[in-house]
Amino acid sequence: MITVLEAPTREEAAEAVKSALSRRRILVMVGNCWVNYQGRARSILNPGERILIIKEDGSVLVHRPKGYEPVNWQPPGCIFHSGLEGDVLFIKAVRRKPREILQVFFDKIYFLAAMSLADKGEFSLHASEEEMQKAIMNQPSLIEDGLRIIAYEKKVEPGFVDVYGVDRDGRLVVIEIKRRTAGKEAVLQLSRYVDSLRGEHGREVRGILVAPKIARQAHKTLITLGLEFKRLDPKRCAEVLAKGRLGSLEEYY
Amino acid sequence: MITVLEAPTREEAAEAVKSALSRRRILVMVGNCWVNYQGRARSILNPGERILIIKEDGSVLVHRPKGYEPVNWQPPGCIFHSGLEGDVLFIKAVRRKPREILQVFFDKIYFLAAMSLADKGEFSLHASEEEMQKAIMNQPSLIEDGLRIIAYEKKVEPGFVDVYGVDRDGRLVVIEIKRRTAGKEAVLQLSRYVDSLRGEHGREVRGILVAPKIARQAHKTLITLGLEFKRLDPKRCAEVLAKGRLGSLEEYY
DNA sequence: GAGTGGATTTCGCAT
DNA sequence: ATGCGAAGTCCACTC
Repeated sequence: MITVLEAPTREEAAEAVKSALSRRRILVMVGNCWVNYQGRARSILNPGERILIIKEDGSVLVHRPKGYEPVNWQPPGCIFHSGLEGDVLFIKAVRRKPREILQVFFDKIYFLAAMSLADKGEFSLHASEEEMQKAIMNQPSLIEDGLRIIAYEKKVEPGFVDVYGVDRDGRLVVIEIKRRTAGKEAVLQLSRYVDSLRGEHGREVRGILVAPKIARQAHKTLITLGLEFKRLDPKRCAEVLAKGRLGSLEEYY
Repeated sequence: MITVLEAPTREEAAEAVKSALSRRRILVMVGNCWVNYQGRARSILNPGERILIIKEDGSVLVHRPKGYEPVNWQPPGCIFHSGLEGDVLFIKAVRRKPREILQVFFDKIYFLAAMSLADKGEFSLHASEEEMQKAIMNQPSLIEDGLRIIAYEKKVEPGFVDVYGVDRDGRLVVIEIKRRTAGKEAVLQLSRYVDSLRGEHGREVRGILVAPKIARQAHKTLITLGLEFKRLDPKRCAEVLAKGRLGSLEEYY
């Protein structure tokens, strides 16, 4: 299932690379290389020891010995060319739309592995903004008592409002949700929505920013603009959802 | 320099992992695993065959056979615990601030490599937004004839203006630069800057959005708000800079 | 340390 | 296909 070559010659490596790419196997390679990229931007990476990964879907990663992010990459869907050019093994990954070219050149290959991996395991992620929205729909009292939800993702002029409702006194309420510290941007976005709805309805509209935290300066702006902030943790929302019998937004209607 | 184990036993693998982590070597591992993450959010990844990479700086990547992005990860600076728990090899990566825990469990290890890589190669990236700004400073006629640049990144109320100048008729000009298709967000940002400066100076202010392209709806908003759009490619800017003798913004003043 | 904006962002969803 | 906003975004830089 896995073919491993330790310290292969360039010829052996070239052969293994060609074979792996044509059979759409995953390729992991370690060696001394340099990299050129040209597309939306351009970059040059001078020689050094790195890890190259090419996946079966045609995505490419070049990883340096440090850092979470690849130094160079190519998203899925690349077409590959490879071979020997003198003493150098080159791999060229071409992407259409946008047109981008990544070229990797190896002069030393310490190690090469080609493999097919079977991965059907489900992945589930919790505590996203969508989950916060669901929780509020499910239990509007998370924001305040007497709040009734009218719509979610309502279209208003500048874009979409996360949640839209009426408070106990019959005033319109616009809710903007952020799953982490809300900044200036979120405040201004909410402000736009509120302004737009005020113009549209001509009656009082409250804007509530819902987030686990708000930046100090953003809070000042918020107050100036006559908006409100309601603290709410994604974790708390996850708990509400876990206890509620309502699983999805779709079921709500 | 590289230690490779093909199809090691769990005991051998556990030993190699412990050794690699303690000696801060890079670890590349392929096998059947499942993953839990808990921190800013929570996630569960059910069993499947994946590639695990742990770098010398304590960053972690779990890659599925497809996709450019890791399914789970941990940024640099993690502290590790590993060992055998029954028939399972576990690796636990803990990050402080924010507190996050990633746990990977292997029941089959197909392959394991531990290594130290030397990488001093310089990385250079071209055609960023900053380069577009430089090009405009260098050659304001890229925007329009008669434009004089007064300042860049001038502080105005909502934030920073990219470039700030005076046109041939003496009107203030605010320029917002985007290196790719400008969206609604860029238009609104520019609008805020223009409004702010109008209030401050009380005289006519032009707002120009500079980008290779503008979204259709964003363009409508732009027109409504009385702003302007000027098409400009990052590539074109790169050419201008290549020909110009001006290397950096600092030299401009 | 918090706040702000960019990214070769990528990704997914809705138009 | 295009547009738009979220992301466990990460990262770098400023205040």
